[in-house]
Amino acid sequence: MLAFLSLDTHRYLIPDNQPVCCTINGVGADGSPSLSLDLGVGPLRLPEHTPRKLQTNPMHVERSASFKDEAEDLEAKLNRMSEENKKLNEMLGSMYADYSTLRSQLFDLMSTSPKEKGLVSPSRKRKSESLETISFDDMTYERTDGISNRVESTSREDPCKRFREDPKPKISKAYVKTDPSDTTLVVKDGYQWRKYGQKVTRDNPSPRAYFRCSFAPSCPVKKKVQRSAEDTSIIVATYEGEHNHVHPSQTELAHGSCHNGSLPCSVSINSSGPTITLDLTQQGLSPGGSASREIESPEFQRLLVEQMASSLTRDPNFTAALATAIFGRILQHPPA
DNA sequence: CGAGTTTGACCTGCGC
DNA sequence: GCGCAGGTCAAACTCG
Repeated sequence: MLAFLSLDTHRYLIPDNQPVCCTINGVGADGSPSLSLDLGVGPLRLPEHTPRKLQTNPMHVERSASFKDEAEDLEAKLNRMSEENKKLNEMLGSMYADYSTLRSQLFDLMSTSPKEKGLVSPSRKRKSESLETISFDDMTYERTDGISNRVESTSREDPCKRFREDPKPKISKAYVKTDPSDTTLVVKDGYQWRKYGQKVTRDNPSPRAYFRCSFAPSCPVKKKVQRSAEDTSIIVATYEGEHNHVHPSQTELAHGSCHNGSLPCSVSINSSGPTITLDLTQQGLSPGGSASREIESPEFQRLLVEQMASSLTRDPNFTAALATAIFGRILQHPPA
C-alpha cells in the first residue's frame, strides 16, 4: 500500500549546538514498507580547513596535539551518535512491526464483522446492500452503486409509489478510527451536516445518528453514523446519494486537501494518529471498482504520500515529539 | 433570535 | 394483518 514515504528533512539542535539532520523514510515498492531514521551523522565530514599537514611542521606540534584531541573527541561523539542512530532505527522497526500487527488484527476484525458474524438477526434483517469494500490504511470504505434490484412494477401502481421506488442513491461506507472515550458521532469529512434524528438500533447498543447535508439546501445526501458494535473506537459512517455541489474544502484548500480536486482526500492529524479522509461521495470517484483503481494508481499514492508528508511536517506536535525523542536519547548519553 | 440538536411520535417496509 | 425495526418528522430545547 505504502509505496514510498519521504518526510521532509528536519533540523534540530543538540545540546552543544550541533545540528542533527533527521529523515524518516518508508520505502516499499514491493509492498513491504520499511522505516529508517537517519540522524545525518554518517561519515564525519571534517571542515575543509582541517590541518592535515600540520603534524609535519615542528612549529605546529603543540597545535596538532590539540587538533588530535579534538578529532578524537569528535570521533567519539560520532560513534556515540551512530550508536544512537542504530538504536533509534531498531526502536522504529519494532514500533512499525507493532503497528503492522495491530493493523492486520483490525482488518481481520472488520472483515469478519457485521455480515459474517451474523449479529444481525437474519430473519429480521432488512434488504441488505451489496457493498464494495475499499481498504485504506486506517480507514476502510465500502461502496455500492445502489442500483435497485427490486422487481417492478405493475401498471396498477400509483405514480407516487413508483416514484418512491426509484433506484436507490449511491451508498458508501467509511470506517473511521476515533478515540473510544469520545462519545460524539462526528466524522470530519469536510461537508456540513445537520442532524435530524437519532435511534438506538437492535444490533448495536450505540445510537445511530442521522445527518443531512446542509451545505446546499437541495443536496440529497444523507449520512448515518454509528459506532461499531465490535470495536467502539471505530465509527461507521454510511453515505447515501451524491452531493450536487462542490466540496466545501475546495474553497479552503489550505487545510491539507488535495490541490487538484481530482482526488477527494485530505489528511489530518489528531491524538489518535494521522487520519486520511477519502470522500467517496464525490463524483470524482465513480462506482463499480474505479474507486479502488484510483486508490491503487501511482498518481493517487504519490498524492497521498505528499499529503501525509506535508501534513506531518506541518504538524508542530509531530516535530516537537520527534525533537523531544531525539533530545531524550541524546541526553541519556551526554557528550563528554 | 436564528440555527442546530434532542427526542418522542409517527411512518414505512419487511417477515411471519 | 400484525408486529417489529429502521427511518423521518417536528416540537421543544439549547447555545452562541
